[in-house]
Amino acid sequence: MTLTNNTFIGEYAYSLDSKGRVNIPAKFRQSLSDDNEGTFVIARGMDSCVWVYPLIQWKDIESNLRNLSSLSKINRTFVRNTARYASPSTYDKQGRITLTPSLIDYADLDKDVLIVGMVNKIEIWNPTRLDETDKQNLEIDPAAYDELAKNIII
Amino acid sequence: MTLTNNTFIGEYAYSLDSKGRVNIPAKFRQSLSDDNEGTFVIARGMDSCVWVYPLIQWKDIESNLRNLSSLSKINRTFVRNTARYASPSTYDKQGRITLTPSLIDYADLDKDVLIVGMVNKIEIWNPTRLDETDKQNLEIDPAAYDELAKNIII
DNA sequence: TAAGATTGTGGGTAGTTGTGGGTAATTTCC
DNA sequence: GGAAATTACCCACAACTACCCACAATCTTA
Repeated sequence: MTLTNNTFIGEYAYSLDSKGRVNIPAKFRQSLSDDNEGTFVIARGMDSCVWVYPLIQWKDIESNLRNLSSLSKINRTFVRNTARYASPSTYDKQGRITLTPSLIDYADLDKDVLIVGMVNKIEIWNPTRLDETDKQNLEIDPAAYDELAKNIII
Repeated sequence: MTLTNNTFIGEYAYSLDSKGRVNIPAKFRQSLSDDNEGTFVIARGMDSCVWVYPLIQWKDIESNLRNLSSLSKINRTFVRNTARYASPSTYDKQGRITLTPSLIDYADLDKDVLIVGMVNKIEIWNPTRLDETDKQNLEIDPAAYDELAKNIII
């Protein structure tokens, strides 16, 4: 049943326990290649959610960040905001990673969380926040959206 | 007698059992190439039905999604909406895949389901919903058909 | 037409997965 | 340096899933 390595799709309703741990869905773990060493990098998402990258994927991002010259202000800001809140987290024997209080606060996470596969990364949401975001996204220009869809034969 | 690989045509009335399993018609399975590893990816259809892609077909979609940068909001939304409701499912020794409760609910599936070959993918319908959809589609603007005629020889 | 193979459907069981909590090791802070 | 707090590791258990077997209906073939 293994798809491409380090690829995540699907939605899971899991829970965040009192110690700040969330389970990584078994299907996601099975997709991880060994060179990730069971480690993810958690970071602030661009929406109000937590982004979870497999280590390998994060290393790619790091090298991209490395190439952004700090001469440009927007580059400095972007690199800072990306790197600042990122933190590695290895999953335990039960398959759970521990989130930092800062990220739990940022994504406004409660006991019930929604885990969403985003192909190259994972998102952790407060279900209510995701609903709200979905509603806001209805205002996205349909023409631009169709343009995207046109290039991908679904 | 097998047509082209990974190609599905025809209609079948099957049943969804209490465990959420549906049979993939034998003719469809015979058409699958080995590199699918007996795996499909099930997802929300654009009508109220379930779309079932052979793994190979899905990988195409996936690699397109992978190239969309999450810096852009519209990209994030598109990837999320596409990946979120998708889930891999390998068929068992009897040739059945298991649907997720979320998809069963979305397509309003009951015990009796209709399996429709859509050439590059498969659709699973509640027969009643399909009837309704058919009726609505009778009202399609003939001009739209003319437009379509430019793109396909039949 | 009869025997054999294939196909669709149902259900039981063993292993896996998600979740909670306990204890030891490590870090932090006075 | 030692107490308190935090973190990492381990165990336990209920719920679920994947796998297996069984059987009737249909199709194939000799």
